[in-house]
Parts: sequence; C-alpha cells; structure tokens
Amino acid sequence: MPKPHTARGVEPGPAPPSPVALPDLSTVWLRTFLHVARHGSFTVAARELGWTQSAVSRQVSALEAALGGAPLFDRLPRGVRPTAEGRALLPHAEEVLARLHRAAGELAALRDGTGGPLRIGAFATADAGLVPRALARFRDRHPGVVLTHEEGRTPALLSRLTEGGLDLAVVSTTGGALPDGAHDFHHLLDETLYVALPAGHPLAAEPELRLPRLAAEDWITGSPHIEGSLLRLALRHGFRPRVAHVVAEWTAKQGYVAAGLGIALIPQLAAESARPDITLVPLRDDSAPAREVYAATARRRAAPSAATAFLAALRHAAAGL
Amino acid sequence: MPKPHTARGVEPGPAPPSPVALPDLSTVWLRTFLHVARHGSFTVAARELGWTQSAVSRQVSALEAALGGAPLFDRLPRGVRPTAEGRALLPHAEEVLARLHRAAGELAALRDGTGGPLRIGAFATADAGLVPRALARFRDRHPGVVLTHEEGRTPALLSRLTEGGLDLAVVSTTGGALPDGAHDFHHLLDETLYVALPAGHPLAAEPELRLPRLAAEDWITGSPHIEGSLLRLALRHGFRPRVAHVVAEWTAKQGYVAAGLGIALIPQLAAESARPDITLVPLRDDSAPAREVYAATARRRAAPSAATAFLAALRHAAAGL
DNA sequence: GCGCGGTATGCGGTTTCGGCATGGCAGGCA
DNA sequence: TGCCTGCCATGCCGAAACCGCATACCGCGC
Repeated sequence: MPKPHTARGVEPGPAPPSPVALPDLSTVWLRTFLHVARHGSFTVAARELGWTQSAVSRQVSALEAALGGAPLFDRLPRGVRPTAEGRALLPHAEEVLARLHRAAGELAALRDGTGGPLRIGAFATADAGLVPRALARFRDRHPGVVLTHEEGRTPALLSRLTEGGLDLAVVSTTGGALPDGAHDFHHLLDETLYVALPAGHPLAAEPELRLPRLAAEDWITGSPHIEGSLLRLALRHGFRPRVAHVVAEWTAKQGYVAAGLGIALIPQLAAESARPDITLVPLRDDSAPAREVYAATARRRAAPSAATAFLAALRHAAAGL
Repeated sequence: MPKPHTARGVEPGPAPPSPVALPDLSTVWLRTFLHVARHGSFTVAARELGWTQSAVSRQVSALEAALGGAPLFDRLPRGVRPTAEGRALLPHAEEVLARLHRAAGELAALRDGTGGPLRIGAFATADAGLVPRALARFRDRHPGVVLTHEEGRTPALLSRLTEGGLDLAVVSTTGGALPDGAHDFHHLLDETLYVALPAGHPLAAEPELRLPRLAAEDWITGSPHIEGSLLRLALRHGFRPRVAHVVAEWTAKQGYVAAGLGIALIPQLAAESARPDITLVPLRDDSAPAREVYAATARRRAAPSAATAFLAALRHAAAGL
C-alpha cells in the first residue's frame, strides 16, 4: 500500500508543535545558570557559589537535560558563552528567581506579622470604640498589614472562622455557651451595663443605680441579646420589666430614650457612642456581668502572626476602657 | 550595669526585616503544592500526580521547610486548607510555573527552528537578490522566527560570527583564504563574471566575451575585491587595464557605465540589479571563477536550528540562479 | 465504641548529588 | 614544533534526598 506522496521541500519544514511539558528542575540550577552566564565561566561561577567546578558542570548539564537536551552554553576554549537557547532562557530564569525571592519575602513578612492580609470580624458594638482603637494602634505598628474587616453577630463570625473566611473575630457572650471546641477564645473584658436615661430624668443624677429602683420604668429593648440579659436580671430581682418599645437599631433606641419614651440598658462598649442628651448611669448589680468579650480564632487553623499582634492591640484597647 | 530602659509596648513590634534568602526548591514541589491547594487534599493530589500520599506529604513538608518553616496548609480532619502563607504563595507558584512553561516552549521552538531569534549577515551584493529571496522563502516556512539582518564585508562578518553577534553569514572569497579553522563554510555557488557595457557599445551584442578583447577599454572599478579580481585576470592575459574611474558604490558605477565613461566587471549576484540602459555580457574565462559564495557559521558554537533551515533556503535560492 | 477518611512517619532500596581526581581539548608561548 | 596552562567533562565514591510501602495517629460520624 503506497504511502501518499507528500511534497517535501529542500529544507525541513517547521516541526509539528509538540505539547511542551513543564520541566522539572531545581532553582539551584537556575541560579547557577545565571552566575555562569554572567561570568562566562563554570570555574568562576563555582568559586562564587562555593562549589567545585564539576558540580557547576553537572548542574548545567542537568538543566540542559531538563530543558530538552539542547546545550545552553557553547563550550569555548576560554570559557563558555550562552547559545541561542541560553540567551532565550536568561530573562525567564531571572524572572523566576526574582519571583521566588519576592514570594519568600512576602512569606517572611507574613510570618513575623509585618505584612500580608489580615481579616478580622467583630460584632457591632465592638466596632463602636474597642475595635477602631485597636485598629488605629495596630495600623501604626504594622503598616504593611492589609486589614479587612467585617461586622456580624457572634454565631456568624464563628462560622466564618471555622470555614476560613476570617483570621480573628471579636465576639461576645451573654451566657457562656461559647467554648465549643472548634475555637480558641482569648478573654478581652467583662462588660458592665449602663442605664440610659433621658437627660431630665429624676434618676439621671445618681452616681449608680440598682435594678429594683427601675422596676416601674418603661423600657426600650433592642436586640434579643440585650433583651435576654435584661429579662434575666430583672426576673432575678422579682419584677418583669414593662417593655414600651422594641427598637433594634442602637441609634434609634437612643432617640427613643432621649424623647423620654423609656429607659434602656446598654452595654459598656456601646456607651461611648451615646448622644449628649441622654445620661448613662452605671448599673450596679452583684450578679454576673452582662457580657464577656473575647477574641476568637479557629482552633485547628494556624493564625497569621499578625493576628497575634492584633490580639495584643485589642487587649491594649480593652485595658484602656 | 543597668540596661537602658526602653519603652516596650504590650504587643511585639514588627520584627527587624531580615534579609530574605532565595529559597532552594524544586519545581515539582510547587506543582504538587498547586494541586494540593486546588483539591484541598494530599490524597487526591497524589492520585492525580501519580504519586503516593506520603510523597505528597513529604514534598509539601519540604516546601514548607524551604520557605522558612511556616505551614502552608492547615491540616484539618477532612483534608487541608491553605494557611495565610499558602494563600500568599499561590499566585507566585502559578506565575513561576507558567513562566517556566513559557520558557520551555520558547526553547522547544528554538530547538526545532520554528521560533526564536536568528541573526544573519551578508555582503552587499548577496543582498541584491540571493539573500532577499531566501529570506522570503524562509519567512513563509518559519513565521515564528524573528530574523535580524546586517550587511558587512566578509572579514567583519566572520568576526561577528566568532564573537557571537551573528548566527550565520553569507560571505564570499576572491581567492581562497577563507578556511580558517574557526568557521564552517557551506558552499552556495560559484559566481561567474559579467562585463557591463553601455547599451550602444559595439561589443554589447556579443553572446559572450573573452578578456583580451577588452584590453583597450576604459575601466570603471569599484571595491578593492573587484579590482583585485579584475587585475589578476587581466594580468594573466598580459595586459594592465586602464582604470578611468574608481567608483565604490554599485549604483554610481552603473551610472558611469551607462554614460559611456567606461566598462566594468560585475559579479553574477549583482547582475540582476542592473539598470536597463546597460548591457551585461557573460565573461568567458577558463581560469577560476571570480568568487565563491559560502554560508558560514562559527565552528565552536552551536548554530540555532533555524540557521540550518535558513541555510537550506539559501541553497534553494542559489540553485534558482 | 468502632470503622472510616485523611495525614504523618519509620524503614529500605534506589537515585541524585557533590567532591575528588583525572582526562581531554585548545591556545599561547618558547 | 612542542610544552604548559587554563578550562570543561567524567569516572568513582560516600552522603543525602527521595519515593513507595506499611503503619501509626487523629477526628469524625455511625
């Protein structure tokens, strides 16, 4: 069966473009290659790199073999010079090594906390003062770290930690169901509670208040957590607070209090964002504090060391309260 | 001796930026790293890469060690997920491997002559027809090759070859001092000589001419090579040509001939660029041909395979003369 | 409590790698 | 012309790296 005649020119046509495999090679070979190219000599490159000439010779051979077998250098009697292949490889080798150098630098910065991304989350009232102050301090000390921040409720934040979307979260508890085995909790502070009164309220001048004196007041409640806390505390003192309004948003709740529609309990962290025409009086209570605030990290995940540094900034901010 | 008191903040300040060393690693590790990151599993990556799970585990460990010791993955009960370091390394690893892939592709193209740079040189009259025709043919068959071209005299071209500035040169000889040990010469053609006469010259109708019939003519001579050749030939026939004008530039020399100021010898390669108002008559001579034309390469240097392909194109063009 | 899916690790054989010494080649100088 | 020198390649050997195999270990879910 005769093969079909194909016109074949004098010179070989372009070879069929074979799929180019990714070469397996060592970065050491590339570095050696660059030194050899720079000096035009195996011997000099070997001296410079602290190797013998034979090692350099073998490394270049290995690189040539890994790259398809074409020589990268012409071996001349007085040294070597790059072939066309060698000249073509030169910029790639430089780029690859530079890129690896950059990568190593970024990883080092990441490791010692001086750079890289850091993703933190916090619940809303922590963002009123605690977290911003920690952020400011941290940003001064670690200018290279790129911080991203998100707000959320504690359960959502903990999920984000386990799924890997956050590195560190500022969470709170109103009871103590927190330790769950999947997270590490670092205690930041125990919040005390304040009573928010309209400026002209008869009790506004008191230095502190105990709950029984507030049994007859109208109450503004907000989020379920605060309401739960208020309810539990009040019931412990034998009365059921009369809830006049349920207002979730903290700014709105302030407005209701300022308008004299009732009084509210607010946690310490939210206290500093109170408007001037309401008065905050510390609530003295012998039972457990209303909330505990923690910084949480995922237990099975290695936290970036920037997270550790940020935790320190959080502690500092918490200590300043 | 008390140490000077230095204010030390609560959190550790940024560590001193240590000089980052270039990591020594294998590209295999990087590829494995990418597969692991993509699948979130050592086992799956191992299957995909045709290795065992233990090999993948060790490769990742080796990469982590090479990059400073920080883990690149969090080992979770159901697989692994990249740490902050791993996420930071990801784009670099991809870039490095892509770059190596590109480099391998370029080298492959260079090796089979379908790409890469090719630097050729030629003497002036070769550029009148021979080289441009070879170039056109070559460019059609090897569109990926980036050709650069320079013109020069034979000695300069040979120097450029040895010093590595050219890959292939079209050179000529007017005697035979060429084989010098440092170059390989590939014979292209033996040039015959033509006599250039003004259109109305009495001898212009002859089918061919022998030198003795031209002993009484005025001569226009150009480059030293042609002059040498003419002189040698004429002296061999017992007369010394009367040189009326010395004009180096070929276009100008044509003008002198056309104006009837004399006749000239021109080599075959320059014949086709003659203006229509002069007549070229082949010079019949039993002595050696005026010039031999070769393609030369540097002996101790590996010529790009595109050079071989171009040599074939040159042979084809030479055969067509 | 036990099996299951996944990673880490000790062990042995093979391969790679670097140093040492030697060989080969080309150029320069006497 | 012939020796000497400078440079790269290579055979040999000991050490280290690397892979596969088998196994230990650890959470999780049934």
